[in-house]
Amino acid sequence: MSKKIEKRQSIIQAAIGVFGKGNFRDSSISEIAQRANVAEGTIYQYFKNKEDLFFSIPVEKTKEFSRDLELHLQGINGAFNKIGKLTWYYLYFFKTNPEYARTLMLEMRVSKNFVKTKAYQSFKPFTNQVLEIIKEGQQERIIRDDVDVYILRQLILGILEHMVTRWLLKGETYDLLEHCDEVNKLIIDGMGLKTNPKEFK
Amino acid sequence: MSKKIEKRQSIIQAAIGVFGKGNFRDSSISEIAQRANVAEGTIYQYFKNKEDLFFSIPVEKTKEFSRDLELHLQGINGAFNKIGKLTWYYLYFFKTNPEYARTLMLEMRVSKNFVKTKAYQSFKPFTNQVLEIIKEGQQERIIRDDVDVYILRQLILGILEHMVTRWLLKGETYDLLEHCDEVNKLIIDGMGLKTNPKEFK
Amino acid sequence: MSKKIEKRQSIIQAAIGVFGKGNFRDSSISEIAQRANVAEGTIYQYFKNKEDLFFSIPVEKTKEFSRDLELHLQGINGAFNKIGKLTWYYLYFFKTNPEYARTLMLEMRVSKNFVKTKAYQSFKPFTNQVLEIIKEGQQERIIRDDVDVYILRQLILGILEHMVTRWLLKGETYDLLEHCDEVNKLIIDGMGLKTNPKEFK
Amino acid sequence: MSKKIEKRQSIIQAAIGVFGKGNFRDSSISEIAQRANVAEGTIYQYFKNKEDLFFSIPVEKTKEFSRDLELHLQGINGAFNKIGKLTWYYLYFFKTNPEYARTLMLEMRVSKNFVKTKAYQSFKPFTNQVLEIIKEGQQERIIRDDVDVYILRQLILGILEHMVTRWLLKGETYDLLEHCDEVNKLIIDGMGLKTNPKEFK
DNA sequence: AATGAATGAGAATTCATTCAT
DNA sequence: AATGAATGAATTCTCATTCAT
Repeated sequence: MSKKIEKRQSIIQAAIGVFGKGNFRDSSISEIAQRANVAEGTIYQYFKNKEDLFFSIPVEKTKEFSRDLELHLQGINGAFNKIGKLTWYYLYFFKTNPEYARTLMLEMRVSKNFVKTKAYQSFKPFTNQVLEIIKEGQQERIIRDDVDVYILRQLILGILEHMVTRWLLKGETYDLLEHCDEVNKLIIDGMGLKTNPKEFK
Repeated sequence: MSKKIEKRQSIIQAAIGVFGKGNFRDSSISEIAQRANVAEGTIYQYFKNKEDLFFSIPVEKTKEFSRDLELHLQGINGAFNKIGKLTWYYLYFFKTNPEYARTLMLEMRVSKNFVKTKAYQSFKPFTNQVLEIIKEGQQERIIRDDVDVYILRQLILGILEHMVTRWLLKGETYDLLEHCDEVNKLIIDGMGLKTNPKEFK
Repeated sequence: MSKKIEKRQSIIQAAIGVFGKGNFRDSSISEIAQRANVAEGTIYQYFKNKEDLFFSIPVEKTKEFSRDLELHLQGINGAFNKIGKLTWYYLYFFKTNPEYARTLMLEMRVSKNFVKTKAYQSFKPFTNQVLEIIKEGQQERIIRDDVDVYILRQLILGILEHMVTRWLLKGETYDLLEHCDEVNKLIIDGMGLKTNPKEFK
Repeated sequence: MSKKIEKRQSIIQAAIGVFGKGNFRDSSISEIAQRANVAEGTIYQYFKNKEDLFFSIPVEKTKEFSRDLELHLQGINGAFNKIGKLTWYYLYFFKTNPEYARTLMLEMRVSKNFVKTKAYQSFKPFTNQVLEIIKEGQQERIIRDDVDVYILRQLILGILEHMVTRWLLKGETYDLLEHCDEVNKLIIDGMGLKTNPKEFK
């Protein structure tokens, strides 16, 4: 039972390491198998094929992400406080999972038809959660409601994604959390009442 | 003589088309050869290997970009006017070269050790030009000089890059030039005197 | 006890279905296991290996064939009557066991060294029975005795085999029993006294 | 030019040898390459894939068959004489090409959807030729015209196919040409005027 | 200079069989 | 006795690169 789950995890873990080094095509099943200390064939007992393994990574990691995010949000009240925590945790998560960050941001997100994959689908719960927080803020009357909530969500997620991608492209040479506070202020400024934020697209 | 240059060009052109469709590994020399109407072997007379051909693309395209940018900047005075033109031309160029845009932004820029390639080097003249315009603006006393010029340059280039990448990831479904003016204003706001721009990194 | 025999039977049955669909190599143990509702490993408790399972099929089916043939021959007197019944039953059996027919005629019989397998051996009792009937006919003085009995047996079995194979190759698109009577006549003509049959080989 | 044709031939030749030993699945490209003294990759320059190579065999061999049959029929007059020669040549051809015989008769002909392959199509010219000879015989008034010509053709080809298959299944232990004359007589008897041949199906 | 045939290393995937539970 | 997870050998096919013509 749990043996299977453990092995599955170790394959995913190995896959993150290998896919994180290069791109999909240059990453080999044989290397993943070696790292996971299993035979190549074993991988095919857990995943339909290489692509399935690839897109299973975010599915797994997002579970982990959501589980821990939940804990971090415990006891926090107020939409802005929640957004602040969420921003921090988002950056913290990718800072501490740089290989996964590379795989997700530089390879997967960029790949054709990404939106049709199960990986993309697995983000849904998280993005919904963000939506809920925004709506909560609107009810609290601290978040503007003259702008579509989906646009507001895009604002947050777009900035966070951008920060991680930038960090990766710069070779992870600085601390991803360095500008966390400023970014946070930027986001809150943009979403707050009365302000006239420069909308982006 | 010019025959050689022509043939080289047609190989590059074919390569842009092929690399623009998929990623480096999935693009084949044989398809490039077919498109360029040359034999596979011929490609190796003009380029050391597949990678060399790949990274030669920006070298060539950047020449074209710079040449035409030069023309567009002719007769324009004032740093802000120049930046406005530059912004427009940047977006215009990638709008009219979408395959190259994909290759450059989604594959090349994202690839490990990109900064060590000759492709990266080939951008230097252009980025220097941007630097010059900024300095010119500082001498005109319309661009703030309390912020490092390199940071200011990064501001411009970062936004432009981001816009093109976003457009590509959304499947080129809208007009890249749509928000040109707004972006421009955003940039000029950010660089102008007195303002207290939210510094990014 | 009988549980074991039952399980063995269900594996054989599943194997007939699977081998009947494709050829030996393309048929997988895993599919057989699934169909038989047992684990893959279980198959290896009943059969040495895939090949053993394959060649066990005729051994089993021939038992069934012989058992029922026996019943059908009960109370029938005269070699020609017996041959008539036998012809009918042979065709009837394969008509009602088309998957087995395909496996036996198109795969097994055609495979190298088939004559050395236990499958081939399992036919012996049946072919002996045919021989007995022919001898009986000779004693009855209705079957020619100027031709070797083995040749006569080959005449019968060759024609029957040919009919089944032809039927299979034509995609089982007609009724295998359609020409039963004519074939019977043909056989009896060929074996009868005085005639001067075109010997075949 | 002719180098390519030669190499293609040698691959086909090697393939006949290898496929003739076992079945499609058990025959490996690597063994074929070894026998043909080429690299594995080379085979894929001449044939789309393993299946294509497999079904290319009859296409090639049938050319050879037809070419030589033509020569053998030169100067022979009369439908019966032609049929006699054809019968002999058919058996002679497979006697001298036993590996091809095995591949064609025991593997290919028996494979699902064989009739849809290019291999099957390649027989057309030959079977048409047989048809022509039969019609010629009808005009000569020596071949019965109360039976469909297609049935008559099937009679001939069915018997010949059967003889070769039988010979192969018996392990090529006797001379395939041994009974050539008798078979011939059988065929001619069956097709001749006035007789009332036992029609088969 | 141009060609394109030949190469062969490399990768994904399948599956019969084993063996610890 | 039954299981089914793990194995790893084997196989097809691709493609960048070379080199003789």
